[in-house]
Amino acid sequence: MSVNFDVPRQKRSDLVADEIKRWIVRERKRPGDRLPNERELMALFGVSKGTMRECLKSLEIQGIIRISTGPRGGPMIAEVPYQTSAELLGNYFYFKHLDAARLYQVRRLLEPELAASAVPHLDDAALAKLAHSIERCAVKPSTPEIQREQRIEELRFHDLFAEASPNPLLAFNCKFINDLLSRKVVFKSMYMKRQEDVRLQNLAFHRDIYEATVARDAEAVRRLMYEHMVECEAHAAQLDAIVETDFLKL
Amino acid sequence: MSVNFDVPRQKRSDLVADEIKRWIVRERKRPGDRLPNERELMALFGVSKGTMRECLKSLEIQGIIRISTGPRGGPMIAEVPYQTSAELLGNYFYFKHLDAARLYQVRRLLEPELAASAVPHLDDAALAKLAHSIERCAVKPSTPEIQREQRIEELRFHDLFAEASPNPLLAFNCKFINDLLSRKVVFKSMYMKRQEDVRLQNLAFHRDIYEATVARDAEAVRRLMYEHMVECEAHAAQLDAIVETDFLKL
DNA sequence: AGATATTTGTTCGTATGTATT
DNA sequence: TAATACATACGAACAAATATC
Repeated sequence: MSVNFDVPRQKRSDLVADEIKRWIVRERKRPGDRLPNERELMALFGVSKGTMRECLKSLEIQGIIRISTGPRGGPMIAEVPYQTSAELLGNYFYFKHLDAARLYQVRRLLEPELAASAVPHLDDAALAKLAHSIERCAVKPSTPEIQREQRIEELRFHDLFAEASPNPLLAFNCKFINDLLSRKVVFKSMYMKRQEDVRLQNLAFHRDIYEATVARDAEAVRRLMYEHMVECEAHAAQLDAIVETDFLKL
Repeated sequence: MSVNFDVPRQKRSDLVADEIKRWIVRERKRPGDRLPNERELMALFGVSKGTMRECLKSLEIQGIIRISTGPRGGPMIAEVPYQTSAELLGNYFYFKHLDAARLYQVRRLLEPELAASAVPHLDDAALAKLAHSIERCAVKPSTPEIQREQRIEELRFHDLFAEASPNPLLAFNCKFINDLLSRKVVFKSMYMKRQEDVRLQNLAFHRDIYEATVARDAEAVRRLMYEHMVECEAHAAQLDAIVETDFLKL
């Protein structure tokens, strides 16, 4: 467990961080396993405190470790949280033009597959959450604030399928798109009146999708979700022109 | 441009990093614009050198800034490179089970759309690269090493469509899947003989797709790419069972 | 090509904050 | 409460890299 510093083309802290990553892979470390503490790591890699701190900072930002203070503290292997990865990926799109039309170009392809694949895996608790989500969107909103919350709740309905999906790549992509859309919705609701007919249309689709899910009819869910996406895409264009993209983390 | 340290629930370096991100958004900073140098930032935020270095390290890992030494050096706003985001997202999937079947579940949905949407945007240079890629896969491989290179080149063929796509989200997803697949291919080629008929089948599809692209027939490209994916998916199962997922960066 | 100024990169020593026992 | 084991933060000095003259 030592690093060759003879040709330090990269920074020391980066070399050490890569070495620790390889160590995690090699030793088959799992989330919850602990790394040696700062002082021991300094000795192991022969670097100073400042360098090791930069190195640990790097791993922490990547979400690979979490650091806590106090006895039994120190760096610990972590499973990268969805939120962390979503924020990091959000940075990539900051300088790109990602309008609602392009989001929906991907979303309408993935959501039907996601929903269909999740159908066999939604347990009673998840079904109850779906029903609850529908309920919250079933009442006519009395304030703009409630309107906004309902719109977020509609996206949350879709997230529930993602969380039940057996395919982590499919799930991540759909949740990420929902995150981007939800930020657009938040901004939009500050400027535009929500059309009541859009709410009712979404509500009807969500109810149909829920019924087909309870019946475990995956193909019906796929078809309904596809129709739902086509309708959403139609009035998604209004989402843009107002909002700028922004860093996810705020 | 100052931070409230009274209730330091987060670490100072994280607070300062978030503040700098907000500053970048607020001031509409673009890639290439420069941040104040280390010394000035220390003074601006009233933190020590070590803390500011951790903060800059964080932004550098996220890909938001690049730092260089020497006169006219210092931290500079950067457009997050694809490679950086792909590595960071790769970390997310390290502890998840992402087999070839699940990769293809997404890939077969996205690649036809990607290719069709890229057709109008492929210029002569890109078409030449497509032709060149096909050529390199057209000869019977004489060594396992060449076999491996051909397989990577096949994935490169698809990347060329991604690079021409007007949809950055679609493009990122497809390239990322190709990256994950290419690592599986590398490992696989160490253990299994490549079937010659798979090479010939891929070659035939790539030629047809190329012809349809030259003819600017987006719908034909979409259909051919879909058939291509269905065939690939059929013999993709062999890819797994051997390779473990790994951190992307190595 | 070489010297120099500028800027980051690294180290050490020390002090403080925080959570566990 | 006190002792302990950690991370967190500061400051000064020195090393290394690089653009410019």
